[in-house]
Parts: sequence; C-alpha cells; structure tokens
Amino acid sequence: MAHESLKLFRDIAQTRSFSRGARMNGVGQSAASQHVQELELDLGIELLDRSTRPLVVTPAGHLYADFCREVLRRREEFNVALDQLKQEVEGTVRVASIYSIGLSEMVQLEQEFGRRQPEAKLEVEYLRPEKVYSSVLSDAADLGLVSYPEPSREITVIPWRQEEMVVAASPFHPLAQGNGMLSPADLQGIDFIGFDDDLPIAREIDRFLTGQGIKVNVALHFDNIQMIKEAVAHRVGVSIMPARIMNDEIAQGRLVAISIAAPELYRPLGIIHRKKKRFYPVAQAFLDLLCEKPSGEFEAV
Amino acid sequence: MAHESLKLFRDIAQTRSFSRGARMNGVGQSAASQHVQELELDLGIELLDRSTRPLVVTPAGHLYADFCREVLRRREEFNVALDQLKQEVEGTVRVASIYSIGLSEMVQLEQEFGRRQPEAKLEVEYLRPEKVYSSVLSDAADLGLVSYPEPSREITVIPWRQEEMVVAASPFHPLAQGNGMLSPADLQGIDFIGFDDDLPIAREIDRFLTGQGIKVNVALHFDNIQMIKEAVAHRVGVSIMPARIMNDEIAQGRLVAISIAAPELYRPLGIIHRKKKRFYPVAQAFLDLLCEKPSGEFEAV
DNA sequence: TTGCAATATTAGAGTAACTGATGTTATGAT
DNA sequence: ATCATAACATCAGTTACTCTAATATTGCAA
Repeated sequence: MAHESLKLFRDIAQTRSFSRGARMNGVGQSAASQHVQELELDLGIELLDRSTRPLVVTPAGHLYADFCREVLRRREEFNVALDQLKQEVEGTVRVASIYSIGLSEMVQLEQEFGRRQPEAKLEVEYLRPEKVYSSVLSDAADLGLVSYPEPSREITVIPWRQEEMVVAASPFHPLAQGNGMLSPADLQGIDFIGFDDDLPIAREIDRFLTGQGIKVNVALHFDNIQMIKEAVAHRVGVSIMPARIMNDEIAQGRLVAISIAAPELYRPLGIIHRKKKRFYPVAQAFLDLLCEKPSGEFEAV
Repeated sequence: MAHESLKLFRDIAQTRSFSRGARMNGVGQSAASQHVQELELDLGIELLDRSTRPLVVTPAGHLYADFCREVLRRREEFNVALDQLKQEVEGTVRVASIYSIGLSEMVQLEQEFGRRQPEAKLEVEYLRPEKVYSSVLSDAADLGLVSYPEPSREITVIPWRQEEMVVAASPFHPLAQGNGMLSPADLQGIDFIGFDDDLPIAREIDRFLTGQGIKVNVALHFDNIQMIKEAVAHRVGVSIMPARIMNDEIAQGRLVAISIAAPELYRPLGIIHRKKKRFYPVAQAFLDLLCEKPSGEFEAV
C-alpha cells in the first residue's frame, strides 16, 4: 500500500506527468491527482507546480521524490534479503530422528526427496529420544521421528509405522536352530541384552515380557542398538528389536531374526511436530513423502 | 499512513508485545494483531513467533523491523529538510522592483513589515522593468513592482498608486523662478533630460508632450533616474519624473519640483504576480501591507 | 488444574481510496 | 485573438480497508 503510493509519486515526478505516472501504476489519473493533493495537504507544501505544462517539481517535491526513491530502493533490498531467507528457511526441512530409525531407510528417503524437490535441502540429525523432543520444541527441527511417540500440549503426533519386533540372536545361538519362530516361553531365564531403562523401547519390552510372565537375565544393556547388535553377534545373549533394522546383519549372516508367536509385539514409530505450526511447503512435502510411502515390509498406520 | 504502520511494527518488535506496541501507537491490540497478520500474509513468512511469551521476533521479523527503522529514520530526515525548506520558502517574500520605486519608500516598507512579521524575511531586488517581469514569470520573485504595469496571460496586475509627475529643474533654472506651476506650453523647445526610449515612462512622457503639441530638445537620456537627477542638478536641462522620488533632492535644495497645470500627468505603479499563484502567508501579508497603506501623499487605487 | 494476562477472531462501523464522468486550464495552431 | 486539444481538477458514488468492541483462545505461572 505505502509502496504503491511512493512509487506513484516518484513516477509522476520523474515523468513530469500525472497521467503517465498513473498509468505506470495501474490507477486512473484522477486517483493520482487526488493522491498528490492529499500529500500536499499533509505536508503543508506544494510538491508539484501544475500551473505550467509539463508540470514542474518544486524543491519540496524533489525532497519528497528523493525520499520515495530511497525508500523504494531500501524496500527492494529488503525483498531480496527476505527471498534469500525464505530459500534458507523454507527450502530446508530439518528432521530430528532417533538413531534406531535406521540409516539405510533414511538414505532412501533422502534420495526420493531429492528427486521430488531438487531445490530443497534435508537436514537430518540423529539424537537420543528426549533430544528429539526438545529439538522439535525449541524449533531446531521441523519434524521429529521417534518411537512410542507421546503427544503433549506442545507436541502433535502423527502415527507413522508399526514395526514388528523380533528376537535377535546369533546364528549359532540355540534359539536360532528352530524354524524362525518361538513362543515367549522360550525366553524364560535366557541371557538378554537390553536397552537402557530410560528408553521407551526398554519399558515396552519389559512390559511385554512381564505381561507374558517371562523373566530374562539381563546380561548387559546399552543406549544404542548398534552396541546391542554387536553383543548379540558375540553371543553374549539375545535381544528384542525391530526386525527392519537388522536387515544388514541378517544379510551378512551375523544375526538371525526369530519371530515371536503371538501376541504380536510392535514398536510404533511416530512423526512429531510443534502444535499449530504451519508447515512450510517443503516440510509439508517431506511429511507427505513419509506418510504416503509404506516403505519396507511393514504397513503405515 | 504508511509511517504509522512501520512505527507500529517496529514498536511491537522492540517491546516484544502487541499490546504495548499498539498502545504506543494509539490503536487497539486487535488492530495491531490484524496488522501483523496482514503483513505476514503479504510477505508470505512469519515475522513474530507468538507461540511463546513474550513473543519472539523471527529472522524475517528482524529484517522487516530493520527496514522499518531505517525508513522511519529517513522519514525524519525528510521532515527536517522539509521544515527547513518551509522556513526558507514560506518565510521569505521575494520582491522584484524597478529602480524608480525609491529606496527610502522601500526602507519604510521593510521596517513596517519587519515589525509585523518578525520571523519573515524580505528580499528586494532592483531590476530594469523587463527583468522584473521575467523574474516574476520565472518564479524568482513572488511579487513585482513596476510602472505602467501590463497584464498578460501569465501576469496579473494589482493597481497600486498613481504618482504625480512633475517637472524637475535646478533651483537656478528659469522655470524654477515661477510659482511652482507651469503650463505644458512653457516646455516648448526646452533642453530636456529624458529616459531611454525602451522604458515605459519614456513612452508615456513622449505621448503626453506630443499630445500637448510640445516638442522638447532632448539633450541627454539615461536608463535610470539617478543620472537624470544628476544632470538636471547640473543644469543640463529639465526633466519630468514622479514627484515623490525627488523628495531628498528637494529637501537638499538641489532640485525643485514644478507641477504641470492640467491635464494631470500620472505614473501608475502596479504590483504584478503570476496568475493563479496561491501566495504563501508571508507573501500575502506583504501584499496586504502594500495595498492597505496609501503611504506618501498619493492615494492608492 | 485454575487464573491471569496476552493474543486471535469476528462482525460491524467509519473512512480512505479509487473509478468514471465532467469541468477547468495551459498550450499551440489556425 | 479564438479554437482545439490534451492535461489536470473536481465531484459523486462505490469499493475496499482499517479500526473498534466484544469475545474466544492460548501461554504461562501458581
């Protein structure tokens, strides 16, 4: 609004004509005339001398025209800076994820996203679960990927996947000699590699085992899956973890996955984000990608 | 209008509060909220993060706030420059006058004007008649004082005075020995000091003498009254000129004024100015002073 | 939770700004 | 000079905005 007014006066002064200035700004000559009259009334001084044709810009008019020019230039600068900022801010999706989402999965997602939004940038940061929440809360990340997601006043949860949990064991472990299935009872008293107690997955596994009346012998526990897999491979014990993140080790013959016969144990994954936040188009696009693609062998919910 | 908007946003960003910013600008909190929303919609980016209290200015908001601050500062500069200009332009009356208006008269006018408008400045420039017209035309002078004023399409005339024209002679000249009166016939064949032919006063005097069937012997002619008075004092001849501008020389006994018995010869003086020009208050005040005061012994018309 | 203070939302009133038609004026050609 | 013309001014009516007032929602702290 103000921008248009400034440009209008500048153009009138520059072309020394109300009609031309008006045309250049897509308004009628009448509007231009009224506008300048209003200006002159406000400033209490004549800006343009219309008693001669073509009109003459008065000294006061020159002062004002200079003002207009400088403001318009500054406005352009602002627009440029803003566009740059938008590129940075709106062209980037910042994702905070727990480690156990799996690197290979994320690489796939990144590739697909790069194909769809070549301009966009994806920044993924792997953090411990509580750091994912705080990162989303503090707006350091647009989206968070967590297991056992918990909504709060600030956080909205979008359910994402249900990952089947299986028993992980060394190929040489006695349990690995069966048909790839076992019943919960088979785990009674077994040596077990667990997750640190403060991780949601640890609590869920514990609840499951307790619910089944099973007690395992926790030989070791870690705060990350990588170490657990390592320990299992070294036959320190068995563990329970999402099947999908063992794919590489299974292919290499370092681990085997043994399904647990009913009741199914699933790890829910969720996408979290700040409530009320309007997503930038790029963040929305990434969210769409996540939701649309039931990648891997497990269904999205 | 735009100024208020810019200030509003700057204040909101600076105080980190809609309500305070609104109060500082004499509007309601609602207006402030709506204003920023509108802005954000226009720019397509969030300027203020209201999801926390006190609100946080986003990077884009900082860019815009900086823009506001700079424009406001520039606007202040403009206002200052404009005020200065107003002082100069509106506080000054520029008068262009022919030489023969008389310095003493003008000094009187200046004094009276200085008393009435202590703030105002009066600039008087003495020029040859045609320069007075062009000065008024080119807007280098607000008012012009001329004799035998001629209106044109560009120039408006305000009749000012009718000055009695008298014969100027040395106290020792034969004509000066009478009763201070003479008839036109007394001038027949006399040695005469005239004005340059291109001056209106020269043409008028010539017309008068011719109309009376008189022929004088033009001994010398000058383009200014000062030289004519000098020549008359030296008894090169007599001349005809406005009585009033001889006052000083008559008081000093260097010249005498001899009235011409009917038909009266008058020199009309007029104030000229550009048509349609709205006067600034100060110029109008000076014009009022000129018109109101039938100074000297001759009536204003 | 509950209460408080801040912001968002909504409808409606008042006003600013534009359009279109018409009046006025500056300028140049007849 | 007078006329024609192109430019600017004016006016009435409409559109579109901006503000207010009342009310709902939200963030934060006790």
